[in-house]
Amino acid sequence: MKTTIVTAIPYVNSTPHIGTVMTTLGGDITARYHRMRGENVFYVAGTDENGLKIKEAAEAAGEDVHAFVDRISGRFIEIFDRFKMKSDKFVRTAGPEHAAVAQEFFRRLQENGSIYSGVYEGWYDVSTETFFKEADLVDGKSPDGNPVRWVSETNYFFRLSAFEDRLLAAYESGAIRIIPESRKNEVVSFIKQGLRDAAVSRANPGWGIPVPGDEGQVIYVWFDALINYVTATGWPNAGWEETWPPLVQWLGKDILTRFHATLWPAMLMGVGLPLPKNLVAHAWVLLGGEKISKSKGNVVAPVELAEDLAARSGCDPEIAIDVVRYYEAAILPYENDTVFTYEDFDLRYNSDLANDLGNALNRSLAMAHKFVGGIVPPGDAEVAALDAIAVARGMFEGAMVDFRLDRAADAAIGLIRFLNKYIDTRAPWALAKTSDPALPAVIRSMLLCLRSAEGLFRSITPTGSDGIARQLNLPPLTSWDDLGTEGSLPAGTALGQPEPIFPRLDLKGRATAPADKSAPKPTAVSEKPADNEPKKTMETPPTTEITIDDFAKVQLKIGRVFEAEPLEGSDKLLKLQVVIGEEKRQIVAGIRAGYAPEDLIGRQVIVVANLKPAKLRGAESQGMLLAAVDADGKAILLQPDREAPEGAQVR
RNA sequence: CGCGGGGUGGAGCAGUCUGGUAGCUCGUCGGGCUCAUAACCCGGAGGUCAUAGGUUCGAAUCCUGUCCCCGCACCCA
Repeated sequence: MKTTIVTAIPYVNSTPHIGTVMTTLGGDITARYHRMRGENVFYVAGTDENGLKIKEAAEAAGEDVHAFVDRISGRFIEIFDRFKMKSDKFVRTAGPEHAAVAQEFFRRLQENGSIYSGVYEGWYDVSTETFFKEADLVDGKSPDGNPVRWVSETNYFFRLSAFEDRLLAAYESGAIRIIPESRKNEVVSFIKQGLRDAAVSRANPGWGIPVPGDEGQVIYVWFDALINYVTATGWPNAGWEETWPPLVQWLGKDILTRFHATLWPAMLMGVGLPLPKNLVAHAWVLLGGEKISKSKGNVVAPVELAEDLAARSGCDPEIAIDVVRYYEAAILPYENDTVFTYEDFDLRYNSDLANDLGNALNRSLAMAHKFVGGIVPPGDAEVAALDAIAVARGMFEGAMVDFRLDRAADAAIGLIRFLNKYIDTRAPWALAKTSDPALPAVIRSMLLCLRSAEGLFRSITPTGSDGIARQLNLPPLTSWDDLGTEGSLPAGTALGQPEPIFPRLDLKGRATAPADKSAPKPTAVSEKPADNEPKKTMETPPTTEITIDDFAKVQLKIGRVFEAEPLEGSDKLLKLQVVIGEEKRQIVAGIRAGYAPEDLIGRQVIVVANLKPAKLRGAESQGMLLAAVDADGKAILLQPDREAPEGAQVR
């Protein structure tokens, strides 16, 4: 039986950033650690490539969909490679292997009644693309007064509602453990609210995995994406039991509750597959600080972050990658989101890796050369050092049981902190002066701490650990059993020359002023859209020219706000009463973030007067206000340069 | 009252489940060391643990109310 570790697969309609890397890194570090423990590890990654959005993105890029998907997927693979996150199996969901597995999975669920074909019926308002129930209709028309027509569409549904009790039992019994624990409550209360059957197919847009026996439909992208984890095992072919269920699935918190903690285990129950043992849902890294939005386009590219560090510090590029790995592990957020700043990254590099770890290695080797001839002394290390190593090792192991990379990193650096204190306490230079017989044991203790740190850091910073081993002139410490043992540090070894692995950054020239008020608000770095449902409108509509006649259709008028109040039940909407000449209108506008109701009263505004009325949050809106949007998404109302005649046309 | 998370020295966090001298990293001030990457070590200053009550011999921790932040949902005409 293998130890299987899987990570959520990124959607290829996105750009790789430090958050994308973080999820996969969680899997990689876990995998490396379990390998050191001697387990037969099966580590899985992949890319999510189906869905209408991908097709649209490819078309927008003027590319063939297959070529587009290959290209973007390749970008992720490249970055995963650069970050030394080598999976044993990489699943691409647009590939034939996955399609076959997803279809078989789907078919089995159909066969046992977990997936049923349902007809989705309702009154459809074509102009607003909305469905209404019979009871919603007013005089045979939509609530907005639009004509409706009866439509019925066949879809496939997954009987998610039937799994409520079994899902709850899985969480309450601990069959599935959620990390962090606090999210378990979220999941449980979500399930207790009642689960609805999920539509798991869509009309075939010409891209995606066809529903078996019904080419007119494709499997909903989320449904097929989850199955990738099983695809990796070779299921349903013999031998899949070797690698299923996984010890842990790493993912971001946005896709825990609705997908990985409900739909996914229910799907597994549906086909009779064992459940994953642990789900780790990490929180987000937000972007803050003044430099980011301007020069970096609000995305911290992981490879560039490393390259930049290598250029500024002079460290080896491979080491720079390790630094990003260490940094991400050390700050990996579980309960709460955290904020990334370049300043914090630099500070942590300097204090943890350059000043503490790098310098400890450097000074220890220098002393070994100076005081004991550069040869590893025989005998045993001192008890204090052995104790510290045992404590660090125990803490690391405990952290990894809970998949807490931050605490694991802390345990590793903790040993180095001990070492620096130990050196000062024992002061080998003083011992050397008096030819104190304790000197060899002290030097040995220092070297054994470093040897152990090499092992502790190895799953996080493999290249950095290789560097330590090289300077100790020893083969890499790859077995957890050897970690901290006297045997891991053979007496008589001729030590290498010290050479800084993590050269210190000079931060004096850098601006460290805190971000001022104009600094951009932290922006969420999301893995992929929580819901890959195709949107009805395109994100960035192509610029098309319109004629003056088209423009003339829009009737803009000067109005004046005479009443404004927050709209109940919404945090963004304001309900305004506006006079436009003789006419009085109620307009609901999403400008609450930028304006207090009292600021608006008496103000002249520009109103789209002939917009079809709509109902927002229960209140009718008879028009809209013209406004620009600032960087925070707050509205900036347009206003006449000077008082304009009431009700005047705007042209 | 839509769901959930959070508010702990200047910054970032741990501690809260299992009440008992408030801890860590960074920054800052002072000292030490001289092996080392202007690094390392020690010490100081700095906290009414958001707030108001309650339970208790004792509350950051348990209970209740309030304020404020942040996600999700809704929505942004």
